Amino acid sequence: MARPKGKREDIIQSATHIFANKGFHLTNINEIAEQAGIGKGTVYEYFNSKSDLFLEVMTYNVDKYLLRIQEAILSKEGFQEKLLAYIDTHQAIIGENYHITGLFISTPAALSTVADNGKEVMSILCGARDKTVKLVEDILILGAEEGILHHLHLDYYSDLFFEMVNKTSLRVFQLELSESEMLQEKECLISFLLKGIGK
Amino acid sequence: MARPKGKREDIIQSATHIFANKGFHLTNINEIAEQAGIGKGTVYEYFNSKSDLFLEVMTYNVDKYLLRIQEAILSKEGFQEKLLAYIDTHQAIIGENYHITGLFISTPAALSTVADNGKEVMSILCGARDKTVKLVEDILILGAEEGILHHLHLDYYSDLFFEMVNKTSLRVFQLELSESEMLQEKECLISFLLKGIGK
Amino acid sequence: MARPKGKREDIIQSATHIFANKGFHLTNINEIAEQAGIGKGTVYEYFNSKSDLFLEVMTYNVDKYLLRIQEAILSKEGFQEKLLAYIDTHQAIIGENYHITGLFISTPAALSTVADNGKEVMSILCGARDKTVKLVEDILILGAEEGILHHLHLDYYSDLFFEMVNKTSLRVFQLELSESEMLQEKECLISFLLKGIGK
Amino acid sequence: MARPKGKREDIIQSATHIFANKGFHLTNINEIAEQAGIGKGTVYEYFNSKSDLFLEVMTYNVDKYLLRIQEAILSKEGFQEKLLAYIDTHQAIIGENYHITGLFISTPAALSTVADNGKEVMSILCGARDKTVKLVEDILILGAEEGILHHLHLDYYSDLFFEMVNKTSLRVFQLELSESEMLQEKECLISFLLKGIGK
DNA sequence: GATGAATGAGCCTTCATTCAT
DNA sequence: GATGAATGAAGGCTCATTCAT
Repeated sequence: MARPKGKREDIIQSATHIFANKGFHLTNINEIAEQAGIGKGTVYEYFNSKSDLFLEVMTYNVDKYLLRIQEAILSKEGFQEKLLAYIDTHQAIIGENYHITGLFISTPAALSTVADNGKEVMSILCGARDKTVKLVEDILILGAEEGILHHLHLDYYSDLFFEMVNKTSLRVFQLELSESEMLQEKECLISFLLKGIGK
Repeated sequence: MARPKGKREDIIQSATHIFANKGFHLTNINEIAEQAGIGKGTVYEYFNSKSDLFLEVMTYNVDKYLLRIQEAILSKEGFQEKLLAYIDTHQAIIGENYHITGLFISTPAALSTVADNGKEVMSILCGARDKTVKLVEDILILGAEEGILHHLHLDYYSDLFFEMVNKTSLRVFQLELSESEMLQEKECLISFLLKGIGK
Repeated sequence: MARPKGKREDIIQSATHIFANKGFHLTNINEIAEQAGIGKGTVYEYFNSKSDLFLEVMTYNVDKYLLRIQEAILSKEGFQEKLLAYIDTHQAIIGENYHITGLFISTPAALSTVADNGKEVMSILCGARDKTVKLVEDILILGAEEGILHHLHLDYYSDLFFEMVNKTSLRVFQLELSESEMLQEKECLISFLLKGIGK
Repeated sequence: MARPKGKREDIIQSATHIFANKGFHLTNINEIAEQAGIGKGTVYEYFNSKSDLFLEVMTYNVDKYLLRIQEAILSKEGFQEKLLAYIDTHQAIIGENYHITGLFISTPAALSTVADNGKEVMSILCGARDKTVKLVEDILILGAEEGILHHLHLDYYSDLFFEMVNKTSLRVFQLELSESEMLQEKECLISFLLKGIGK
């Protein structure tokens, strides 16, 4: 929709899609160039190597994710509001980018073997995950301060909750849930968080 | 008098480790053969292609996982017992195979790009996950029947809980938790399941 | 008010040094342009191709060599004087340009494989060598006319003597000879020419 | 003529000819493989890289040269005999391999820029030249011991004489000399060595 | 005239796969 | 059945050259 401003960004966006669809090794530079409407050599005017490009693709998208999540949370006040903002924004991002989530949602061990600079890629992704979990933890702490949550082990719970939100977001698309089912699951998620599923 | 059946498994085990360490594309057949102590051509006596071998590696390990989890759950009676058996066994398997978890713990989308027969690999892994989630759901249903849990949305909650158990198991190794911290997190996990973290 | 003629020579001089250091194929146009302080495209305003530039580099330097040798010989009278002028000038040029001699001192066969227009390059270098040998022959003829040398086979001997002078000049730098050793070798060279090394 | 014994030698011989004709950079591995009647990949079963192959080509040929020269000199007794053996053998080798001499007869500086491992190549060639000059010096020393030559500066003269023999050998082919002209030049060469060209 | 972004032909190298032994 | 030498398709990357500005 948005016209990318520079050729560099064109390349990153083509690369994002193709890497996401085919993985690092099955993607070839030629295809990225074609999709970006440029020549193969031009890719190398902007990036030193395929691995470098991959790294920048990851950084670019991860930064975009983090920025948007952060803004969403900051724009709201109060535990309830911030929590919803986080859940909704995460889900929205997954929805808008479902076709490329494969690149970013994975375990460290899996990621480290994707490319030959896997270690660097891994550190970028782990860093982003850690930052997001931290944001979640801040929300939970706020909840505790508001007297809604208890204070114990919030670092662990935020780590868990990150996974839960992510899984919930993915379910929408994996199971092709309807709008109302989606809302229901969100309520269930928050209910789980607050009260568990014990009787 | 070498057992030919043994050679096939040798190859699968070598392949498991190397695929896990380096990923599908950075692994080469030669290395797998060497590690299995056989010639490169011999691999092709047992497997049609590298992709095939990968598929069988996945199947082999996934089946082993499923079998062990199933046995652990079946060997116990009652919600509480079965739940603990599941958690402990999952964690034990992760512990024993932490160096190869990267191969198996990932999202469908990510997996589909690992090999050129990614779709098949994905379906194996998704199938295994679904089966495990089903086992978890059975446990939760049992809990509901025992009056410990409520009955609502247990399909969703088992999906979530699978992630939570998995994440908790990984934390032990990622954060190098001590035995006592590990136990504490397990308690927290069950507490979360039963009561949530609301005050 | 930059003199365009100057820019052309700038390029030739940059190119001379880089070609000499790295050879034709390992040299790239970009580097030549940078060293000359101009843009890459500008090189193509003055030369049709890399091969062309190489050819002109060879011509430029070979002409400079020939001119200087010729003048040195012409400025002197008599066999002895001219011979010394030739030896000294050749050695001086080698000394001043030792870092680029690799480009020019070579056998025809070797040269023909340097660039893709190797045949042309070869003919330039062979031409220059032939002219120089001719100058040497003229000196030897003069020596014969003065009764110092005999008349036989001077074309062959001048060809040989050219190699001897060249080798002697290179030894100074290859073996890092002192000033006095250098003088001694020059005496030996002339002694060899006049009397051989027989007893 | 001689059937090469192994595939490795086939490759070295194909490579020798093509490198000699086109130089290192204009030669491509494909062509070497084709000429050797094998697939491109097979070259890499025997050599690690194009540069490695080049190095081995140089070593192989240089060793062959040295061995033959050494044997020729050793098989004779006395200054006169050994000197002639050296000259004749050198000339014979040049004759049999005239089409590849471009690879080997060159100045150190020129050689160092041929390939990207030019320094190693250079050291091989310089080493071979030094060894040959040493053999020549031994002959001259023998000549001095026999009272035919004087003793002074034989290291320098052997260096010079190596060039003279080489140049004389090349002239035969460059100028397409007849058999009798060839013999005459050899006599002139020895005469020059013993008596110079002074009257 | 000067520039340098864009280009794509070309080449080294890897490695899954085959097949003669 | 077992082997590993041989293969060639495929792809990352370089760099001489062009051309719009």
